[in-house]
Amino acid sequence: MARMMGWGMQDQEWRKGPWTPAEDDLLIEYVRMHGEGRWSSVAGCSGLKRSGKSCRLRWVNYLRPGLKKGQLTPQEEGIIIELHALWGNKWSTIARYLPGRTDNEIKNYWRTNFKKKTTPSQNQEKQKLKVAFRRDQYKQQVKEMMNNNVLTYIDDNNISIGTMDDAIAVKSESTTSDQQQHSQSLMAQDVASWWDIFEDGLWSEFLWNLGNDHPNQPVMMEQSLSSFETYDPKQFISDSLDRIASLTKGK
DNA sequence: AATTGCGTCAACCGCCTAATG
DNA sequence: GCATTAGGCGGTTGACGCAAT
Repeated sequence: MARMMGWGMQDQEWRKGPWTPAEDDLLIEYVRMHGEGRWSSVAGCSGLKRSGKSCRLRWVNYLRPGLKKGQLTPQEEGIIIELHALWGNKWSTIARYLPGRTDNEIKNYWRTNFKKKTTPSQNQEKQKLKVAFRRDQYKQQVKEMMNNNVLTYIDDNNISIGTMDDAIAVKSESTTSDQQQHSQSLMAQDVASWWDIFEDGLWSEFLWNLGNDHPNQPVMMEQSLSSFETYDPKQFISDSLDRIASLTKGK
């Protein structure tokens, strides 16, 4: 029985299932001509027999430029786990702090790694072990980066490699709030690692002191409670950059 | 070689909210 | 204020590939 799907066409007329390369080409061409948005008009303009919802999802999760392919890096995993401890299943919110990664990807990562027949406390232990292992791996890489005083950062929408001073300069020169947010969120991946080393796990401890009663809620040490209540991720990243900059002065 | 079990991930579904008329 | 539409979000499904048996 046909029913309206909310995006302007009866569901029996839409194609479903995996996208073909030809369909991808049509969608890419549509976005090139008309820009993102107005997904419900894709079918009319391009001849694609896909719902607006399907088109949007395909674009956002697979075709959109700038998407990263391949396995998540240790620092991305760390950010996901730490932010999940703060916000729970707010996948799209978490994804904003991982440029090039989609909410769907993050959701899949979480389900794959941490949602399998384990009790909350087992789950918590598993998270800790996994992150500890990956961090040990990554610390070695970061130490090498530190020896060269090198990190990655956003420079005029390009990913660049340079010194901490370069990154700080780019951050302060970013003109729009979008640019600043983008720059900061990417640098957050480095910050997470740098912070770990410089502060000997203060940030991680703050987030990873999870409780058994409420496994998704961080349990704050008394002295951390006030800072948690006023926690702002953007501010945290900005402050961290400033702090790291001061720590690396004269290095 | 065939079957089974399992992990991964693209895609779908239903619900919600904001915008618009 | 209400109905409709577009877009976004989180939960779930199912096809596929690979490893184990």
